[in-house]
Amino acid sequence: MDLENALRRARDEVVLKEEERVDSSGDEGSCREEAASKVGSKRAYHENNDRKSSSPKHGDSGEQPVGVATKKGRTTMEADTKASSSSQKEQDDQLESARAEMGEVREENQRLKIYLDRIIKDYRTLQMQYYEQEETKKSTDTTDDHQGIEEHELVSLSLGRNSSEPTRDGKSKTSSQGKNHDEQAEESLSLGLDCTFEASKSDTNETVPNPSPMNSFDEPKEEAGEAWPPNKLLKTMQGGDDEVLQQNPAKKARVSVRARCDTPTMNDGCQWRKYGQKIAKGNPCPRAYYRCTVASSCPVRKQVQRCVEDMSILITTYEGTHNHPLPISATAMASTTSAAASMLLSGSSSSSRATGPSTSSKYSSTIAADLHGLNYYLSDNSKPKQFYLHNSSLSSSSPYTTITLDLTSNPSNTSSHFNSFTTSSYRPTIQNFASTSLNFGSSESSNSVTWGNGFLGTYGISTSGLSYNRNQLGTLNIGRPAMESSIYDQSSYLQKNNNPAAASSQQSLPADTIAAATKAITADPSFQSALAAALTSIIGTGTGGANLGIVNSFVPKSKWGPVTNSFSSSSSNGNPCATSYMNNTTSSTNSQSAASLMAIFGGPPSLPFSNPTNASSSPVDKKDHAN
DNA sequence: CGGGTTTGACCGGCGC
DNA sequence: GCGCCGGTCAAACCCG
Repeated sequence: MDLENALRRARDEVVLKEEERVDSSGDEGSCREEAASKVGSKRAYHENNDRKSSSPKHGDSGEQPVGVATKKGRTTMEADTKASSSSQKEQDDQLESARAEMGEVREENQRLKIYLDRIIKDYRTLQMQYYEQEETKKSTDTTDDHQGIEEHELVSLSLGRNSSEPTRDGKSKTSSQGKNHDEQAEESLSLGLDCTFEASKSDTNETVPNPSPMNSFDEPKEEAGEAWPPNKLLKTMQGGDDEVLQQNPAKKARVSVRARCDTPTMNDGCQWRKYGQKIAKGNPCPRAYYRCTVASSCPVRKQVQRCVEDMSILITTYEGTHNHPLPISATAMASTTSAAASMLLSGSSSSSRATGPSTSSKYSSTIAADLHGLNYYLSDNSKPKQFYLHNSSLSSSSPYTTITLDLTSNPSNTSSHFNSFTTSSYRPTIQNFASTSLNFGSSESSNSVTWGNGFLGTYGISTSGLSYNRNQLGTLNIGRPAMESSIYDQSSYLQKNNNPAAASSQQSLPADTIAAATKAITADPSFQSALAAALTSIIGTGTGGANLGIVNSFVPKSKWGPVTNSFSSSSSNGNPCATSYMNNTTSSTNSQSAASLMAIFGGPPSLPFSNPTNASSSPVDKKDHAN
């Protein structure tokens, strides 16, 4: 229910902001009443406000003007005592103007209230839909070995928050603190990467049956095992389960994330166990193989490798679909990749293969994402903006369809598209700073809106000519304070990346934008997924430590760090891709990028797992000390 | 001692 | 068929 809390806070802020404006326009007495009722219900405020506007002299009759009384207030008082005709008119004019102003403010407030209520309503609707789908799934699903964990996994899809406490008292914020792991699991989400990839992808069948990311929530189990692991592995992993394996492993989706990261891996919130490491051809940096260990049978793998061209760039490739609930902290990445992958599928089904020299894979479509958010571009024919896997982590004969989310801002490989965005027609949005804003925008949209402190990056999906164009979205930037890493009080990263842009003022949301976004979100499940990820990042953590407890509550009480260290061994072996190397070379030069990245993907100074306990025991720290 | 990591061996696919 | 290569396994090792 953090979304509701956040929205409520936003609404309250709007209300308070309006109060301030009204305050400045005079009417001291009513202002006092408002101040008294500020903490109370919003309705009380509006009653006061209505009273003010309907009888602006109400406060004058009973209240003496204080020294700081405004000009209007004084003139009103004077109007009551002295009555020269000229001053009377002037006062009347002022009164009228004051009334008009208050009326406008009131209207604006009502509008904002309506918008926020609408958002909340939509959120609840989505939540209900998710519940229903979960119920349906549970009724049809066969039992799996994570039943215990998933027993209470019903959680808001949209925002990755436990919806068991929909009250407005905000208790849910801290209710999860100190819970044990099972209880934490109740607040988990089940998100996947692949959506319907396996089912939809085949060499012979190009039709992609509606790659809805919701499927990643709906059918995590069935598809998951088919996604990636070879049959052999699956047999061992699933034991006696004679589940029919997918015969056609042809085209599977991979989501490759390029991100600046000075730590061995990005913290995506999941638990990973390293099961192998290889020196891949063409890259001196070892490629590490990780397996998701949140659930023993989870088929999700990830590969982590440094970019050969820029050691500060970490390339993480995800494959498979989680068949278990995910910690909230992991939903951001999971849903992001899910959305990206589903876009990939949409694109690959409707457009040609990659048009550029992306990976050498003949199947590769390249989707790039901008740093400071996730600006996905599908490498559509008409939009040659794309970013490439510089490190060919994929075999030339790879049957994988790969999406590349390029979260780097390295001009050498991204043509500084972050900056290009600020000036291009893609999004004329103010993007002074990297943050984890959400930007769902069509390429031609110009009605971007900033909701935040102005230090916005983008977390968006540019739908250049592909599947999302149909949504005709406006651009919605939902910003948040950029400095999540400020809570990593035990992380050296903090000092390196401490960012002053942490104020969390919130501004109003224009109606059309919200309406458009809401419409799009409800219309397209992929957006729901991506939005869930973004909002989880934004709202779930945007208020600084307010929600930290929830996030931290998801940290398993095991010794699991956010992610395991894959390059430490390389470090000890003198590999130039070692962690120590990265620390020395990148942390200071990419602080902003890294900060925003970490904010999005929860890098090792990552929010979700940065509680002191984990920080001190995390493998990263361990390795850092070792180094 | 349990769990995670390391690392050489192994396997399978692919190209020549 | 052979070699290359990516991916995985699993015993040894490490660490708290």
